[in-house]
Parts: sequence; C-alpha cells; structure tokens
Amino acid sequence: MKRSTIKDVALAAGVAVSTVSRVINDSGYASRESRQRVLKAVEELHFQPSRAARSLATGRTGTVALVLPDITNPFFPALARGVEDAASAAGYTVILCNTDNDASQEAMYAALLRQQRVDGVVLTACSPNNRGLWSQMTERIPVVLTDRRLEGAIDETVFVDNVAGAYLATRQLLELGHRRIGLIGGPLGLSTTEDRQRGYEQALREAGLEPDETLMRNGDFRYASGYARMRELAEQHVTAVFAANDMMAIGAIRAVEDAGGRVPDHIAVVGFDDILLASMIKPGLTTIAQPTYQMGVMAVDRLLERMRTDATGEPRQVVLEPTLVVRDSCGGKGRGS
Amino acid sequence: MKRSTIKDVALAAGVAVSTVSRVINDSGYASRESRQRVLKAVEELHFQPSRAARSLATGRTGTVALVLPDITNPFFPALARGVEDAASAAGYTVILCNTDNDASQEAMYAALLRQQRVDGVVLTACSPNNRGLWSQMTERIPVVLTDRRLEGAIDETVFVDNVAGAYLATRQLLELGHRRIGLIGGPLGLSTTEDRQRGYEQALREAGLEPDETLMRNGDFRYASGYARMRELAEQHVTAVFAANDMMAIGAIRAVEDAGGRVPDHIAVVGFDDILLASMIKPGLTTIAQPTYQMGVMAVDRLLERMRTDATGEPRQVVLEPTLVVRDSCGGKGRGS
DNA sequence: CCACCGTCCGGAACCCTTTCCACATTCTCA
DNA sequence: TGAGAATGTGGAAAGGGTTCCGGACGGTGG
Repeated sequence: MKRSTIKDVALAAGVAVSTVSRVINDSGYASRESRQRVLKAVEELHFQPSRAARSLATGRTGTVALVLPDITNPFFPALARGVEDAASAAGYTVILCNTDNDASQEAMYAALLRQQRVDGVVLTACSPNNRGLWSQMTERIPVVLTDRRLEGAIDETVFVDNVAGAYLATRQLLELGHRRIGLIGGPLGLSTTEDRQRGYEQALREAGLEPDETLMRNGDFRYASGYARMRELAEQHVTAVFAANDMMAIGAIRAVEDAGGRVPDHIAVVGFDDILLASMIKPGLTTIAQPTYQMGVMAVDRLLERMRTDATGEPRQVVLEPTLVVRDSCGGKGRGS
Repeated sequence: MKRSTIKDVALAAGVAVSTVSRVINDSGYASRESRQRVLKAVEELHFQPSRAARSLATGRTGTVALVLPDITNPFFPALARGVEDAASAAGYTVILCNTDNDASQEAMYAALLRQQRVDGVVLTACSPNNRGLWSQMTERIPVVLTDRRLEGAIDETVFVDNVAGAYLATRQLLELGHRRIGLIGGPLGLSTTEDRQRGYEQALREAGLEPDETLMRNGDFRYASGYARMRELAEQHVTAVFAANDMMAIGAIRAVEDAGGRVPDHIAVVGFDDILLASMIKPGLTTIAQPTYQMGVMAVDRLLERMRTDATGEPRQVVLEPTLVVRDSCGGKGRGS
C-alpha cells in the first residue's frame, strides 16, 4: 500500500491540489464545503504531507541542530531538554550533534548542517578553531551560542554571568575564613574558563589577597581531572578549592577523602553548575546553580526570533544570573539537602 | 548571493545536470575529463546538494530518530552517544525525541516521525500504550527496541539479559550471607521491571528462600523513589537491597545514611546499570554493568541492516551479557574503585 | 565489413508540495 | 444597477535533485 499524496487527497475530495494545500495549511480561502471534504479525505487516506517535498517548496526544514561537546557530560542533558522542549513546542525537530570535544568533528557537523539546511543552530563550541566556519554559517543560518562565547564570530548568546558566579563561589569560601583557596579551572581557550577564573581572582583581590599562580590549575571539566588537580593542590596546603564545574568538584572531594581527609573539615569545596548529582552525593556539594534547562529554552526562543525576522536586528546577549546553592561541602552555616 | 544548485554546476562545467549528479554520487559513467570539470565547478561554487531535494527524489532522508523517555536520566546519554556515533559514521543524522515518560507525548512523536519519513527509529518505549502505533509504523519504517521489550509489537531488539543481571546481583548478596533482601523495582508494566524482578526471585528460590511480597517495592527509576522505598524497607528489617537501577540505589544509600545507618555495614546495596556516577559516589556502588554505549551502536547496526534489506528477514533479538561490578556498597570482599 | 558491446552523456520525467496567477462567482455599497 | 471588493477554485510553475532512456561513439570479434 503506497503512501497517499496530496494528489490522492485532491482526487478523493474532488478538488484541486492547491485547494488541499490551502486547507491543510489553513492559508488562503476555502469554503466550508470543500474544507470538510478535504479533511475527510485526509482522514480516510491517512495522508501525511511529505516533509521533504514541503521543505523543497518552502525552503525551510523545520529542523534545528543542537551542537554540543558531549551529551555524556551531565551538564548538557538538561540543556538538551530545554532545547528540545522549546523547539518541539514550536513545531521544530531537533537533531543532535556530539562533537566529542573534537574540532574536526565539529567542522564535519558544520558542513553537514549546511547541507541539511537546518533552520537554526544552538551551539556550544568545543574550541575557537572553527570560528571561521561558524561565522560563515551565520550568514545563512541563525546560530545562537550557549554556555560559551565564540569571540569575534557570533554575538547571539545565551548564558550565565560566569564571572559573577565564580565570584560568588569564591566569596563564600572567603567569608568562611579561607585564605588559601585553590582553583581548578576548565580547559584553556574557553570563555567559561577565563570568566570563572576572572571571578575567582576578583573575589580574592577584593579580599586583599593576590591570586597565586601555584594555587591555580586547569582540568578538562571531567571527574578524573578534578581528582588529579586536587591531589596537586593538596600539596600546596590549600584549605579550600573552587572547581570550575561540578564534575571536577566531585572528583576533588573524592581525592580529599581518598587521601584520608574530610570535606569540608579539612578542605572545603565549591563547584559550578548544580547538576542533579550535586545534591545526591555526600557531602552535598555547595555550588553555583545555572538555570541550565532555561538556558536551552531561551536559546531556542532567540533562535525562533531570529528565524522570524530573517536574522536582521542586532544580535542580543542574554545573561542569566547564577545563584549560590549552599550544601555541606563548604562547611560553615550551610546545612542544605 | 544565492546558493548554487546542481544546474549552476552543470552550466559552469559545461555538462548536463545528470552528469553532475552521476559524478557527485559516483554512480554510472563519467569520463575523467568531465569528472574533473564537475569537481572543479563544485569546488568553486561551494555547491552543497540540497538534502530536501535529494530526499524527495530518492525517498530516503538519511535520518534516524532516537526516541527515549528522558535524556536527563543518566542511563540514556551513553546510549545516545552510541547511537549517534554509529549513525553518524554511516552518514546518518540523528533526531532526538524525549517522550518525558508520557505516552501521549510519545504518540505525538510517532506521528511526527512518520511525517518526517525518518529512515529508521531506535526506540525505548515509555509504556505499552502505544504498542499499536509503533507496530503500525514498523510496516513502513524499521524500528529497533533498546533497553525494553514491547510485547507483541516489535521483535527487533537489542538489550541485556535483565533476568541474568538481577540474578547476579541478588546472588552476590546471598553469597555475602544476606537473607532478608529487599527489592526496589522499576515502574510496573515495563519489561525491565518484570525481568529484573524475575531474576531476583529466581536467585532467592535457588537459595531456598521464598520471595516475600513485603520486601518488594516499586519505584520509578529515579533517585527520590529509591530514597523513599528504602525508608519503607528499612522498617521491614532488610539487611540488603537490590535496586533495579543505579539512581534508585544511590537514593537508597542516601536514605540509609540519613537515617544514621552505614552502607554496607548495616544495609548492603546493589544497583543496576553502572552509570558513571556509580564509581564516583562513596561508598562505590556495586552494580550490574550494562554495555550501554555498545547497545546504542548495535541498535544502529541492526537498523542499518534492516534498512538495507528493506526490512525483510526475521527480526532478531540481540542479547548482551550484563556483568557484576563489585565496589563497596555490598560489603564483603569487594574493594573496587 | 558488420554487429554488438561498453562507455559516455544529454534530455526529460518524476518525486510532492507550495504559491502565484487567472478566472469565476457572490457581496457590498454608492 | 453596476463597479469593485471579497471569496473560492483550478492550473501550472517552481523548488533541486535522481534516474531512466536513448543516442553517439569507439573498439572488438567474427
């Protein structure tokens, strides 16, 4: 049994294809009479318009791409849900692209998406390397950045104020009396890494402390690197650590415990992201909460806006406010979940 | 600057469109001479064939859908990576569909995917309710099930032997001397729930114990339900618990600790899945490892196979073997990571 | 020398829908 | 009542590829 086309419907309903098209798209005129006949035929024939044909005719695909480093990193699923829910509510389909933190993989996807003619892209770039590619893409297809900036390429962005977040985290530790506070930063070259480091330094300076290079290390946002950097920092006799994301913070906690120490008694830890995990581990992780899901939703909102207006209008930077969530890992007054 | 089409290329290369098509698809004959001219023109004009037009002409979209309950559940990202890597390697694009454990949402996606004319679907069904819909879809589009069965609808499946896994988990606890072993099962109606319960009961019976209804509870695979069920089971004086997934197991551990108990000293816990988290928490979670990533890869393999052969040939059931990973949460000999 | 085959290539039909245009009918209001 | 608007409809072009078909050409074997 072949799939029925708009022609079959037209035939069955005794009208022209153009009339059928008008009815199912609710555009232009159609009498009560023919509308009903068409609807009935559609029903009977189980007609489903072909997306491909429609795309070809309209030049729009009803598809947006979500490009991110690795969905396996617990930060991204929440973002993905936000993107998908918002896109799906607006009638769009989401295609998933994991770049695996690999610039060439990312470049491959960029090419693919051009060919696919996706209507928009939500991008968390894995490195600045493909700046050219993406900025070139923006000329045709709206792109909005989440989580990270991509300097000099795309200015349509949605993310939290990372400087402020890191500042909050560090100040929390300072207020608890810590003076030797280590930093486990993210990978070099990412705006998030830089911003969070800046917030950290800013808080220190404000407290009259000079940032100390020997207390600052860079990880790769993964558990194992948090664990390893913590070991190194322990030797520097830090009493507290701010980790640039929760996975590394959790790694750090485990490193302290494995070395026979206790968190927060011997070393206090604060993270960044507030992934689900943060409240499940023991001690509960004090961290900077990002409205991650919301970020995904807003990214799509901006995308839809730009798609509607044909990408005219100034790019906009949406900045969300991070908040401090106090749990047990930093000690002091905190006694949260 | 408009996008260039195959016609532009043909013009630039001084050949017919059909020749261009033959060259870029590497099908049919083309002389060295014209091949080079075409390739040069493609290069110069930055020609990218339109996916939509191609789909329309060939009837294939180069797209597979990944339908799952919720990417936010840490089990699924690994699966998703497997699916995406395999699909992408084969030149396919993955579209992401979160059903949010909602049958009507799932039905909505089923309809959408029909319209999209995806070439295949990797499905983790959220309930048996849409059995009809999916089995109907299978007539046109290959569907392979992962993680869960969908009785009487689709027989092309890839997942682990859940009975064996649960059996392993329970036997581990039995061998450590436990006799009052609680079960925190999954939601009713899922094959995984049933199978894991069966494996649990089987191990008990084999040890001469009769499964005790009062020690068996059902959760929803989420942390909070693990926590809550554990509280109930504690009142039944269990000395060990097998939770049907890791998230609930972690909830259970936390419940024990919050009640002042210790894991595994007072109550031993074994989970199922071996999500990344399992090795990061303290105590390390003893659990049944599933080759989740691999599952995704194999699902796509099966899909491609069925797509190639036009879905003829008997559906196949791929059964992967789960393995026991011993860490700290069950006590005894285990001293893993 | 002729028949046939393999190679090469262009023309045109086809995939399915949207949309523009033209025409016909009915309404509305001066 | 008649002009012009509003409404309803069908035909056909357009969108960008793939693929079938048939013709041209050169080589090979009988």
